[in-house]
Amino acid sequence: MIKNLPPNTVERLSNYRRKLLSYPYKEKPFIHSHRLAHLLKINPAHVRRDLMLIGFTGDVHKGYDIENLIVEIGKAIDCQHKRKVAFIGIGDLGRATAETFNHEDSKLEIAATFRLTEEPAQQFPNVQCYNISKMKQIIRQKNIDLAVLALPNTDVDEITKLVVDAGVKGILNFTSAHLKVPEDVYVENYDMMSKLEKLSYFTHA
Amino acid sequence: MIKNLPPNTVERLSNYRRKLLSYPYKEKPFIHSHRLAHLLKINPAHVRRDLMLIGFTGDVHKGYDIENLIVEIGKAIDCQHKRKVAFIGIGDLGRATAETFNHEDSKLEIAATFRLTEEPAQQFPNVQCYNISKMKQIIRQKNIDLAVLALPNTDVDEITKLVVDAGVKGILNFTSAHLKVPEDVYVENYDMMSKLEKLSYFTHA
DNA sequence: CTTCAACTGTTAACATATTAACAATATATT
DNA sequence: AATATATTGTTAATATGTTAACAGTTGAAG
Repeated sequence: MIKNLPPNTVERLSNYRRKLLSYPYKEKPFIHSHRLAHLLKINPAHVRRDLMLIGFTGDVHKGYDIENLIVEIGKAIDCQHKRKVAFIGIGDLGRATAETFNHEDSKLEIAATFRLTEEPAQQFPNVQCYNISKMKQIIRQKNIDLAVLALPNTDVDEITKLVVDAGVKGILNFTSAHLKVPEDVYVENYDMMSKLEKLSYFTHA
Repeated sequence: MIKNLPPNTVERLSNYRRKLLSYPYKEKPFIHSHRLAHLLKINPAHVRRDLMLIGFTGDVHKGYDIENLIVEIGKAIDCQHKRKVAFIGIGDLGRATAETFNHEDSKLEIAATFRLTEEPAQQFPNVQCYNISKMKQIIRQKNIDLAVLALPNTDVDEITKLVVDAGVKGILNFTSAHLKVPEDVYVENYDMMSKLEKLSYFTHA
């Protein structure tokens, strides 16, 4: 793991890897910066700069060795051990993102899901769904590191507290609430409504 | 509508408004920058700077007049007319975000949803759900401006083309594909997987 | 064997975003 | 009436992010 990478670089590296994993690199083992950039709709300089930051070098003529690059991105951004993710308030968002979630391609693993409502249900293969009342206990037991919060905006504070107390250090927040967390908990907010209003602003006729 | 606001300012203004709308401003009609900042977990200077950019001024002692501020944010970031949004590939993400979507508080309006699968279904009150085959026609007919793309990653290119050809100018992209769109179409990407990997990186033990 | 072309690695320039700092102001307090 | 206090509006400083530019390199073409 390479320390002090800029946040946006980390995010792009993750994207490079995912894109490359679905690239036919068995037949075409090399890729140029401009080609990868084109696939991701970004600037070629960006690609080169990001790879420079993780010390990965390519061949002046052939470009970057894809299989190697995938490995090196892993060394740069993945933790050694698998990291466990909990989906909290699953049900809707969960299924929508289930295809996206790829165990093989990353060190992330869905370890549990939690339901607010009474009836527990199986939503991912091999992942158990618990009632929210068991959350704190299960998170501790399973050593879960990350949480995806996809709740209605009621009880967010209360649930956040439980999650943080149980030891979760990173939260992906799909609620429109602004979470109260200690300094050392990293929150990534996503509020669809403000993204839409931003879209509206920047596309006005 | 105030031109040339920075993207992040637009997004924050949207957040200020939403937060203020749920604030008891009938009883407490004024708010200080640090109070609003605290509610949103941001820096007070940010609030003041953003409001400066839209020319809104507060009272040195009382702070900002909330009801006024809500109106002025609207003048700064809303279009005059209602903007219509289509959800494409609804079903899962749709319900998860349905509570978030607030017609009253913004100029946005869900005008249609589209299903990839055969059976159409009613998911939002007063919003019809169409089969994807009718998409282009309906988007044109209803003058839809914005689209939320929440599909599995198959057929994304094809569907994007339909959406763009029909005249949509802004796309909120929840797929992990990188959309091929003309210059004048604004795309806002959200890829959960790379956000999670970013979380993982920044919270490593 | 020389020239050409294309790409990488890197730096420098530029753009955007965030935050600290503080003068100006206005109320409350003594 | 003078002082203290707290807040705004604004500027300046800093940090982060993006992109242009180009020297250096290496294979291919003539």
